[in-house]
Amino acid sequence: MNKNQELAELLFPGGKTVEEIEKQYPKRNLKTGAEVTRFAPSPTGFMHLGNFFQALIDYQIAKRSGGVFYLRIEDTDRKREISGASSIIMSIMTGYGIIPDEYELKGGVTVGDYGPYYQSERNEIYRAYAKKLVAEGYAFPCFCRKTEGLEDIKEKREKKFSTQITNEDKDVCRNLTFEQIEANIKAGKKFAIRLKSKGDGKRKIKFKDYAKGEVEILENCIDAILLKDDLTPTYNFAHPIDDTLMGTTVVVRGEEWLPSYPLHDEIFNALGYKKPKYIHNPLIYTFNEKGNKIKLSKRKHPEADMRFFDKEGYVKDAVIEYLTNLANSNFENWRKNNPNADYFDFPFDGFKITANTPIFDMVKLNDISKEIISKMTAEQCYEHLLLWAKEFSTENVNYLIKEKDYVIKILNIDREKSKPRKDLYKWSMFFELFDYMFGKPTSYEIDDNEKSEFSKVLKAYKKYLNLNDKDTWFENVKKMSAELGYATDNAEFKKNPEKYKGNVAKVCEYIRIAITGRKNSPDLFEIMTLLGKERVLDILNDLI
RNA sequence: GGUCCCAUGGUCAAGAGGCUAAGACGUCGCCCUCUCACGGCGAAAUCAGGGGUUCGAUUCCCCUUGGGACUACCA
Repeated sequence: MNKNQELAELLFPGGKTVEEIEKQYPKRNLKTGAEVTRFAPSPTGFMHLGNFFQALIDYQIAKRSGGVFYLRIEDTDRKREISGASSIIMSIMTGYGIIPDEYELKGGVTVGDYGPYYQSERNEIYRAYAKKLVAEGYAFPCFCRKTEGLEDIKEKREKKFSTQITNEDKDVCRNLTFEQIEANIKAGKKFAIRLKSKGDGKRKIKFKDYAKGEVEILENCIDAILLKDDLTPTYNFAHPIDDTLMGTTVVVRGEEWLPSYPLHDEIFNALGYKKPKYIHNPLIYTFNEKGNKIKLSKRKHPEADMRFFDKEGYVKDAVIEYLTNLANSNFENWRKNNPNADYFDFPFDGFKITANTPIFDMVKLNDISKEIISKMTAEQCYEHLLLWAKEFSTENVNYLIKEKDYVIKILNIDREKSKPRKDLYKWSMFFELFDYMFGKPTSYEIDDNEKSEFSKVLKAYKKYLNLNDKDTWFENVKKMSAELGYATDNAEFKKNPEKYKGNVAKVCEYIRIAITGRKNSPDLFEIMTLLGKERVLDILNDLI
């Protein structure tokens, strides 16, 4: 036994060897071209839109290549963990149909042979690897005071920046003698394990990133922490080990990881493992008050949390289609040519992710959502609406159930035809969008100087009100318009506008405002028919 | 401070040395129309700046500028 092996045994007495562990993780049996991807979130209490974006990319790559997509929970930082977070993650994924082939439910089932799928349950593995690296002189124990917390980091950085120290500083503990280490251990001192970097901070390494292309970057020369002083791994150490053991072939991660690639590269090399392919996907941004791009954050931007879309009642397809288009912008062309196809049939190309950092565009999302909802039947809309209300608008559930027929009729206005109306894009807007179907308008979009004409028209309309069928209804409106001095022929009105007060459109506008409060609403006749003559008359009487 | 990433209209973007520089959302206009819509047609709007390389650069290289990330015993 040489000195390093002796040290390894001192630090990590007994335990499994790396060889024993490797035997538990046989190579996956994959057909050629099949990729293994993973979604590896930290359970910090919510699912970020950007994380979900990654999960979608992971899923598509695995599915389209006939490979495997698995879920691994990266819960190595117990300080940040929030209980129940992993079930939030899982339920959101299943809700969107992004279902992993392998996963583990805390205290429940495990699906897949490459677990545990919680990093906190894999400590024995990381320690075996740390022991191996120590034995090979590629890692060492560090007894220094640890940097912890933002203040601490700030202080440390300021010192570092001002002294202009570059990458060449090595950790002081790397030169401790065996005897010094032994004494520290005997004194009961806690230690962390650091990588004994062989880099000089000057050489450059190249690698191919599938989103960014060829990247040339300075090699690592930092004695990075591998195991914290509680002997749990850092992300940097867990990543090469887990992704190797679990057979990941493509790592999709946020581009914030790009700068730490050299570290991972060195650890992979030290371990003697082959690196997977990498896709460093762009983060999703938004604008701040100053017009600068900033990361979508859960504190400032509710849409950063995937639960937002559920709460608002967005259809899941819209969210997926929007995100898919962000990843592969040819999606919308495909959608145009395949209007009714399942979006998972789109020939998604995970290796053609844009390198640009996109701005989250709610307006675009809304548009996609409108399109999707406009294709649903009224009955389908009702089911969605009810489901949404049951979870996020419980006070309306009873009404929706009791008045099912009426609600469906409302939903059916200008729907179920070849060119349906498109203004509903999330279920939470239903009651507001159709507020006039549930009570008299509380305000009217009418200018003060038009008010007298407004009530004049309504007075006349009361007499002409006829809801037997659409044609006679409109004939009456026309008759009345003519009597009041409005044009009933569009072309004629355009020719001689000065001869009229306006055209029949103006009259309709007044009626519309009276009934709905707005200048913009679906088909008037349908609305009034649903409301019934009694209610319409009641509304009119109020305004005359 | 250092390292790295990104740069085509307001937004998402196609284009990969030679094009009148696609398309989508949004905006505006017109048409259709019995109203509101839907739809159709059209318009405005982009290659950040400067150097190279080249017969020719949005495209390749360099610099500048701008934006972003990382620089923790967080991921």
